[in-house]
Amino acid sequence: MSTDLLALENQVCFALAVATRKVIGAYRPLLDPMGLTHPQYLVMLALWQDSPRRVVDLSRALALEPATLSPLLKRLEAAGLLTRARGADERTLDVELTDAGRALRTEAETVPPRVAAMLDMSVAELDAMRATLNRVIAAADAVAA
Amino acid sequence: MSTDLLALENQVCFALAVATRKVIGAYRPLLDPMGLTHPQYLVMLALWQDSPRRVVDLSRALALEPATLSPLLKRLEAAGLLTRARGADERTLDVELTDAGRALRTEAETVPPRVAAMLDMSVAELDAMRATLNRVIAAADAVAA
DNA sequence: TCACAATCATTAGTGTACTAACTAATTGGT
DNA sequence: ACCAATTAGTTAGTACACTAATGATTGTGA
Repeated sequence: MSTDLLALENQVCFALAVATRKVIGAYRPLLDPMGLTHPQYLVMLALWQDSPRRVVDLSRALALEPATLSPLLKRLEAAGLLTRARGADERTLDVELTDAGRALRTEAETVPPRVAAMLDMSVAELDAMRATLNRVIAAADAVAA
Repeated sequence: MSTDLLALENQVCFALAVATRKVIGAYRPLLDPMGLTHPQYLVMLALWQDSPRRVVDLSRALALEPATLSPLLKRLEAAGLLTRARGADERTLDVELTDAGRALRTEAETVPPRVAAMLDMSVAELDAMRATLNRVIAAADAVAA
């Protein structure tokens, strides 16, 4: 018996794409009150870990092209959550949290527990999934390089 | 020691988003010669399984909004891979493969094995990951409903 | 039967996300 | 000191993906 190689339900890429969209969708009601989209939330997570930092640095941390980050950062600046200023090296741009940006962290801390509750999976299961996804990321990176 | 709840590397949503982007990126060199983007490839998979079918039907199968599907289908029609025609029910649109669309399947059959080789994971591991992702999808759906 | 709700697809508007091309600044080799 | 190569960020162009609103058709209940 030949399991259909091209069947939609057999594609890991399809399961990945749908899961990502659904999970991001589940974040929406939590992030909307904070005035953030999911990619913007990830940028804020990166900055709460380390601020100020340069655009290239954020690009590497978030695995996003600088071209994607540029308009994203402008929106967050317009929202008053961060500032963008040229560094000592005039080529670089220092991205730094404002007081409002730092303050938002308190609200954000309630997000991960609520999401974990929604997904209805144990911490161990979530860790295992993250590990698998990181393996996939590494493998896909190896191909690209 | 408190593991940082808001650390980027601890977020499942981040691992999911990056893995999806990287995997789709890995498909690019395989799909480019076929003239397809990854979302277009998924639409073709759905149609190879069942054609003709209506837009709502595709929407449900692909977990995409009709509003997303509409322009996507127009591009595939412009590429000569499918036709769009009103059905017996004048509200619905029947999407049907052309000969060129059906012919493309042969080329597509070489894609999944090459991707599997890139990811460097066993069939059992890929199956397990798909199962986990489907659980996540179901959980996220349950919240939305 | 006939107003009214439900269904199907599209359009408009916003926000990613990519590649390719560009500008500006710095660095390194000669 | 100068020019080529490199580095950093932005802009332009294409393609998703979502919500909300619209238009057109069909189904339904008093």
